[in-house]
Amino acid sequence: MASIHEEMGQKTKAHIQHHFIALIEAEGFAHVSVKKIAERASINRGTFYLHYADKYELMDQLQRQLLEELQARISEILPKEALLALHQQQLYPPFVAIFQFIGENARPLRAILGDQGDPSFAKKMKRVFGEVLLARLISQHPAAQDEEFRKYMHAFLTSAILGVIQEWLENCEEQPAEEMAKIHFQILNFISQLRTFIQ
Amino acid sequence: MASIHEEMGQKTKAHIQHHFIALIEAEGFAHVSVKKIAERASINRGTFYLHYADKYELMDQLQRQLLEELQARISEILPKEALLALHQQQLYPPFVAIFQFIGENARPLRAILGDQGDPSFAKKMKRVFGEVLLARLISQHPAAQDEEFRKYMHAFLTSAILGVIQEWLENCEEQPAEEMAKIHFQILNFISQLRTFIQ
DNA sequence: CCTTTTAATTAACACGGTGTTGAATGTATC
DNA sequence: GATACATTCAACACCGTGTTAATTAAAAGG
Repeated sequence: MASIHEEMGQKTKAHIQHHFIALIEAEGFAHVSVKKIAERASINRGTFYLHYADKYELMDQLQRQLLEELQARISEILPKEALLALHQQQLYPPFVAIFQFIGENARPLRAILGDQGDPSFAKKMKRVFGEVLLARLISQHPAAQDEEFRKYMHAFLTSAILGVIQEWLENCEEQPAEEMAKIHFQILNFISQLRTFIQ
Repeated sequence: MASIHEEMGQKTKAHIQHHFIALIEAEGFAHVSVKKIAERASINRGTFYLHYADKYELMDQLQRQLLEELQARISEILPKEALLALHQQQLYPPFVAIFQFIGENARPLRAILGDQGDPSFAKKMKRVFGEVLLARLISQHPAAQDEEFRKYMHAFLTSAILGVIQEWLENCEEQPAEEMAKIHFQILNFISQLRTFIQ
């Protein structure tokens, strides 16, 4: 059977990924080299090339894993129930679950989304937010019929959500996921009161 | 006089910067090498090192120029007048001027803020937005007394603004700067009506 | 226990980019 | 023409890359 060998290979891959993340945290993705990864993971440099073509393919697989799991959790959200919870100022469990997932994967996410990470990943996360969540919400609003306007509205909200997550990731895990979900609700309430404040 | 020589040096530097931007657009910052820059700019590789320590220093100076000019234009904004204009649904000239500047420097900004750019630049731009503009606006609101909350509110809004700009930069200059400023106002109005829509 | 299969190691290779050097060449100023 | 500076050029040692071939290690099945 080949399954055992596959498991061995997977173990090595997980080992490589772990030290890869540590290296990005320490020096940034740009300055990570295959040589450094091999040294840090105590494997031969040749072994790395047995699993990945280069550091970019490694980064790609890492991102895929995170995005797939995130997408699965976002799919749990039902727009109507989410709006109801927001209106009633209650915490919506699938919403909290997303922050929990982000918290559990804080290290790799911080490394990839951070200052020395991969700029293309931010856009990929925005796309996940957008496709599953906002597209259904915004499109219902009468003012969002204008194609042009909706595009920028979309960019505004997805960027805002990601921005809050990035801020949370940087200040480490001082706040638990539930706290974070609450803050997100508060922000939405604050925003909707802005007009009242201005007048 | 050394001034002429300085001008010569500046001319070469501008020449290098120009082709550097073109290279980022074509291959992304990570894949840009000093050798490629020299070849593309038709200068000797040694000449590059006469002006910059490496490609990172070149990127740094480019970013500094853009951020300084942006900061100067943002400083022109008077919070009270801006809020008044927003309330009266009028275009606020200093606001339009910012979008004009961004439009004029679309190529370098797109290259640096884009998928293959420098992830740290996004944060630098958010800081410029935040320090000059939002800090004064948000801090006036009673709900923003909580330090923790204000931090995330800050992240939410600066990220949202930058997100709209990034979206604009990608879809090239189909929309003029004034159009863009209008759309931004529309978004703020839309946001403030969200609560009404939800209820 | 021995054979087969696959994973991992090792050393060597050519290649290409880096950053620095010293000497030479151009070029504008005084 | 002498001076000061920008630029060129060739050469240097260094380092990371991606690939190769030969070797060792480890687990699986007969």
